Amino acid sequence: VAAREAASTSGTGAVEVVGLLRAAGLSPTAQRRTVFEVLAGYERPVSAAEVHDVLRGRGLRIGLTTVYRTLHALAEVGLVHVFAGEERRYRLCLPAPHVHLVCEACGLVIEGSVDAARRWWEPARKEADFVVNVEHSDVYGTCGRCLAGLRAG
Amino acid sequence: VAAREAASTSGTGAVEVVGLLRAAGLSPTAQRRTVFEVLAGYERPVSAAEVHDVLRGRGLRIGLTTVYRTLHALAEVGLVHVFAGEERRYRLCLPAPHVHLVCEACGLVIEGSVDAARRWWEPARKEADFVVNVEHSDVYGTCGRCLAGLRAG
DNA sequence: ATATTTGCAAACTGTTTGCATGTGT
DNA sequence: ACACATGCAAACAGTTTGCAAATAT
Repeated sequence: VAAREAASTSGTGAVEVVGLLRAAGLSPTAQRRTVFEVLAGYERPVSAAEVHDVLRGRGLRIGLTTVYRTLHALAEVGLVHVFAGEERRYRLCLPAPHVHLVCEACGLVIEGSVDAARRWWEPARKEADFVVNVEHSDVYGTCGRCLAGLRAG
Repeated sequence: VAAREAASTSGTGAVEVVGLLRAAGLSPTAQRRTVFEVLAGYERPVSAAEVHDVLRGRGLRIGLTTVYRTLHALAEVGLVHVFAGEERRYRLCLPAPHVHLVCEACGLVIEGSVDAARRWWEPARKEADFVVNVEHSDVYGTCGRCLAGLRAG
């Protein structure tokens, strides 16, 4: 969320993005900054093609290859999380460890505390003799907002 | 597991495989039966290419296309579970709902009880206002056998 | 006989790589 | 100048589809 705020629409966002990229060992080129900013504009994971389309739509000249390379670089330093699926999707996240709760209805990703998740899965150790890797286990379900919507609508 | 037993090496396996395929609305051709039997021989999810290679290795004439089509058909009736990743992998499973616990060390998949899993994730409802879809949330970690091995070796 | 299943080749999708060009410092 | 970043085109891997030949009922 720190990363997301860094790119928020407020005027100072841009300079923080530059700082984050620098800290990640990446020179803050226009392409990298805008890829980052597009990600920051979404609550849900987006595909490389989506990022590319958005940027081309804005008139920026950027290759799909560069989008992929930037995404990889950001993932490597822990600034984005990669969601496996038919098509890979990417989303900014905290550099600190956390669980991902993914809403199947609206795509929203909640970053939950690792401690809480560890507690959830503690019983699995005895019940199934299995120790869960919290950071690798994305959890799918429905977020509160969508539940409310489903009940109402 | 019922499905796995049906294809076990005991002599009577074959007839049960035929029954399962029939029940699934698939005519039990040689290709389909052998795809099923290959799956039954693994504790871990295997890729379409792996299944294909094994069967070709046995001398059976079968196209990769047929492997894919059979895998899809079995998945559709709930006899196999598809694991997302760089490459998709397939594994026989119970037709009844369950959670999948996937060992990242050895690939073993444990089919856990939905009730237990629901209990694990009950706290998530209050803590994060999120209701988990147990069947869609594959859990990654380390199985007891591998934990023991890691401690020992 | 008729509908279904199969294999091959070709298409397709998402992703990665080689390399020459361009850019920043 | 120099290392690094970029774009394009081509390669690539996994998967899907069109279609004619083979098979099952």
